[in-house]
Amino acid sequence: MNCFEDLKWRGLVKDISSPELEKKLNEEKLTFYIGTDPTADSMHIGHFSSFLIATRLAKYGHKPILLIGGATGLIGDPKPSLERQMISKEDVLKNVAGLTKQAKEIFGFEVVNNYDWTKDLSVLDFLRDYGKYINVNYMLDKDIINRRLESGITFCEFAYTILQGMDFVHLYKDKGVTLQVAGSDQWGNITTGIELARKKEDVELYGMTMPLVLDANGVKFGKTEGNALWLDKNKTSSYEFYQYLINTSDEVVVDYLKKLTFLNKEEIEKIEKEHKEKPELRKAQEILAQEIITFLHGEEEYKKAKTMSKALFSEDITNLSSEDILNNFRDMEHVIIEKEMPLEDLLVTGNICQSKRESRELISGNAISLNNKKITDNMYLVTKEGAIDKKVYLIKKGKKKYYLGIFN
RNA sequence: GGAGGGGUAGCGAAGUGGUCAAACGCGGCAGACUGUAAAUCUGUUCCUUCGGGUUCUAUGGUUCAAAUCCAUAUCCCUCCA
Repeated sequence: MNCFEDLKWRGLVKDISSPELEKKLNEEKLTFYIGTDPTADSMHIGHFSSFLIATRLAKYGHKPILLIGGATGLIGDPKPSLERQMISKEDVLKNVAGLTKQAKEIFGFEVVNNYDWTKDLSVLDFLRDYGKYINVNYMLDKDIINRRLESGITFCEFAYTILQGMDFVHLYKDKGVTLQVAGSDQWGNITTGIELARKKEDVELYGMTMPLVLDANGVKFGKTEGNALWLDKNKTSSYEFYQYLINTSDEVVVDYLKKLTFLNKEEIEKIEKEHKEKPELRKAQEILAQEIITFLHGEEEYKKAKTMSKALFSEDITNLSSEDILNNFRDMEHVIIEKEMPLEDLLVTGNICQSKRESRELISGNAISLNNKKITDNMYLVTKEGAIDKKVYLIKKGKKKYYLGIFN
């Protein structure tokens, strides 16, 4: 299987700017870039799913450059319905540093920052050197802008696409970049760059987008319980990652294996077959978790996450000593219990619940267990005596969320 | 600059003086079922010392009573210049 066929088979090709790209990907070694704006100080799993294509292309001999948008992040690309809240310059700087470090660690590619070539550009030069090449009518036709005409869009965000187009042209001149890859929502910005390059440099650049990775309900991959899954393992533990992945629904797990792992066609088809026969074993989900966590955090972390999950979900934890628990579940969110108190208060102090009302709702609704025992009395006193080795409580909220309560 | 229309909970959206802590939908959380799945069904979704307290862009005002009426500010949309 050649490069393009491989990408196609995995469902990673949505749009390509020209049919020639297929041949180029198969026969030439291209330098390409993929970018992200620094909206947070760590990448999340959405970045992972799209940046992985860079690693994939690199395996076929193409040269990846990761762009962190220190300049474009100051503007913000138009979201579907709302104007973005601007991020302060200090935050952008901080985020750029975080992402750059992470991108190098996880993906190991060259990282560039578009602030470097944008910061000294004057408004007049911007308008003359770039603005003159792009027709407003052309911009209005772009979906990313068009869908905002109803709700309103400021000039700031309107101009974003040109900034991104400038990056493409700059990287072409500076680094010989001829291809930009991105998620499908970036199509409009990619084509602006291609247009600029054609007009300004008289050269044909290429763009390719991949579909957003969605779950069975059409929700973006990685959206869970309101918290993002961060790639920084200090922000999201390997255990949390494992839990997210092991719960992948049957309908999409094979698709995820294709898109998010480096397993080849034969391997995936074999897993698919087994998975269809015995979905309840969740073998495919297990492999997915293994592949992704190993790639991101390393094998040690994967094993830890797996051991921890196994202990929590398929073994009787009441046999464990407090030491075992503290060792195995070190990454788990925990509450330091300063003094004995009713359960409803503990849940609030530990940030397990937002309010006492919620705390009571959960307790009386059978949703809270202490050391695997359901507690339904709001005023149940959490005492030292009741703790494992007079030290630790394993607090379970709902079916899957665990917290440690540790006596001081 | 002018004319008009708007700003309601995480989001969308009803409500146009008291029966409003605010319908409904989505989302979130939880329960049942299960495979730590999906689908489905059920409950719940401002805070509370359970007396009550604080909400409908903001600040003042009218009224026994305001999300609802008035004034000013502010932000957004549409059209005109």
